[in-house]
Amino acid sequence: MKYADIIIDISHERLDKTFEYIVPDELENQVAEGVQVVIPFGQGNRAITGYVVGLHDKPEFDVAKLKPIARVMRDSIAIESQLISLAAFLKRNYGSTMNQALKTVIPIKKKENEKLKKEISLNISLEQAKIELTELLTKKNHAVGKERLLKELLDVDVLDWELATKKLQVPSGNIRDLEKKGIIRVESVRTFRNPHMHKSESKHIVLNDEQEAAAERIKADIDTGRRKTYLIHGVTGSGKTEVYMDVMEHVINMGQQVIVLIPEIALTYQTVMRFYSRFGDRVSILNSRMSPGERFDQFERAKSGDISIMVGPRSALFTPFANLGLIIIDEEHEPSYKSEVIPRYHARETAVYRAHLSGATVILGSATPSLEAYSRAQSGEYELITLNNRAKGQDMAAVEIVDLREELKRGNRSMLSHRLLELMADRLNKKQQIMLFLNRRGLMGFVSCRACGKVLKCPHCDVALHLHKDGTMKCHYCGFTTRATKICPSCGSKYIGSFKAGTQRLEEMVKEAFPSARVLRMDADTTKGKDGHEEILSAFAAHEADVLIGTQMIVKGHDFANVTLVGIVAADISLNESDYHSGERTFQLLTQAVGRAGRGSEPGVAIIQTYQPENYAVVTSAAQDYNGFYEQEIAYRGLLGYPPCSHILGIQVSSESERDAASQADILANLIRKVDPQVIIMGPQDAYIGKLKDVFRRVIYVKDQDYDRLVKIKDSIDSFLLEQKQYRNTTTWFDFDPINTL
DNA sequence: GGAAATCTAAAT
DNA sequence: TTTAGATTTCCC
Repeated sequence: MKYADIIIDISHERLDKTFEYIVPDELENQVAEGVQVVIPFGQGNRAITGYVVGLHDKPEFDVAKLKPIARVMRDSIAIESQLISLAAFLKRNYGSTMNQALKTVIPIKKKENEKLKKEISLNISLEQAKIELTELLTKKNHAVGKERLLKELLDVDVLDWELATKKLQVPSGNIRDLEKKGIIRVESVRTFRNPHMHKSESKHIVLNDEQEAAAERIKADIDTGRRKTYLIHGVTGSGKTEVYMDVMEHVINMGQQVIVLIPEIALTYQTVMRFYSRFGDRVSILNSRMSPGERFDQFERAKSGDISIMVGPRSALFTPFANLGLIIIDEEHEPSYKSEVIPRYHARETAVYRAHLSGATVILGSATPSLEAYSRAQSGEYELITLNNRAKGQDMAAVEIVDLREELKRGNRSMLSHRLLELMADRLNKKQQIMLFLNRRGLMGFVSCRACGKVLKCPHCDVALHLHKDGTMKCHYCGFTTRATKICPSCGSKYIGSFKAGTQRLEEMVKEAFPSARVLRMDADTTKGKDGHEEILSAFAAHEADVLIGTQMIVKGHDFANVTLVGIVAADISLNESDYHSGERTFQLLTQAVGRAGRGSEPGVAIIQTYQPENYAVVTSAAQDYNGFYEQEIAYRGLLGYPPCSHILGIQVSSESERDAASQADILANLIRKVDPQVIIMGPQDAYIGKLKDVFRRVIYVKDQDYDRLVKIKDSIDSFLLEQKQYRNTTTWFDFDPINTL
């Protein structure tokens, strides 16, 4: 007799432990670690799903109370025990229930109706079909549905069932009828919905010396069985991707698989094509637009050995490859690698752990490494590889800093400095292209009263409402919508209005200054459609516009050879954000933006406009001096005890009752003081957004150099909450080394 | 999370 | 004393 430890599929702290069940003899060969099963649970023996996380021969619980497993879920994929260890890692290090951790790691089977795509095709020759059709038309009361279907099938070989029934309005009875007569064929196809690509003539890419040395170094380590974590610090345009690909090929030839993580915004057609054209249909792509079912399909392909490379965002990290050899994290510094849902794991640390489990190599790449990664490289935990030169030998753009204070003194209050205008005129003359950045993320657009200063807020959330074109005001967090008012609700003044989004205002100014210039604007407003980004970017690439205005989203990925001028309109904005990442973010943004200029044959110029020209992030990014920036930033982090020098545990207590959230937060803060008097506690204080969807939120930050110490605090809070009887209406969750202000 | 068990108090 | 309602317990 075998016994199984099972995690119940209910995310609740009180059930966050394994339950032991008997494995019935007839299921013994089906039940394995990682398999999804149905078990009778509770007094009522209601059927609940669960995950097998362990198997043993001797029962550990009172045998009399053990119940047998009811059945094994159809089509459940047994995830490797490795992924269960990974889930345990997530639970321990980032705070969640085991069930939540398992769910982030295991692809969830799509719901009951397994969506097999049904396809209709002719079962007879075209000629015969034409005869059938004419025969059908001779009948007086023939089914028009059949007619439409046959006509359509004369034109296309295969027709989707959905298309036939929805668009052509063919009754399903008609289809069945024709099928019975043997005229058409209906087949259910398992679609993996992978854009099928043909491996184009793979040009053998020749690596330059620097790239070659980097790739060889990693490959040599792999060949001698040394599996490490590498940080490739390569300037923008140094061709990190070629190095990745070279190592990828090496690993694949060894019969191992590769996971490539790419930040969501960079997951564009161009990026994907680079992998397809090199590795053909061994590559699969994951993206966040995919339904859980589609994601499941991709994972199943990976498990079956159908593919060897998975390219995707954060979640692709959990691709169930049996023989994983390499994990690549491109643009390692990107904040999107940190999960915003529980467990709030960081893909970088999790990747290193997964690689450790499967004996794989990790390559992190960035032009502007995160402080976390670079400090680990400094300490020798990661191995640092530096690419100093641009792959095609272009020079870095010349950078000029414009002091906006001086500009103001000279009476120029516009967003564009004299110097920038001058250069723009020159480039427009030469028919070269210009990019203008404004790194403001939708802070504008709120409605405020110019008389009393009141800002209109959402009644359910502690955030400002945004004015929309249709004359309504909307809350971006909960979706609350109301009509825009003409008079201020607090003082009655009619001088109430909205500020235009920065990009919009900038667009107007450029058009005013250069009426004949063709301007494209890219922001949340203009990219509504699902391919909005692509359309705008490819239009710009095709030189259908002279100026591209946008937020950070235009900084990534694309190479525009004809861009010779980049203007960073307001470098300060991200500097003034009130969190410890602002310096790092500013440096990254400016560096990436500067890197956009002069990608082609013409040298580029970048203009940085700022009110703080002496700020170290501005100065070092203008000089493209990462080390200079790193030294100052790490000193600052060390001084103030911020990551990576120290670690932070963010604790959020939320409740519909403002008072309960507050008192519970106070109780927890006192508890922390009691269990570990050494750590530094900040707060409790209101969360950055103090109220969201009618739920009040308080936060506590705990700082310490020792990560494990914070984990212990999390654990003691967890066990305290389990015992505690009051304040059951509050929810508590954790965020380790939070990236965004809670 | 949810059914069953236990407790609480107010209605008969 | 009964009983609806609230609270707590326990689930392998």
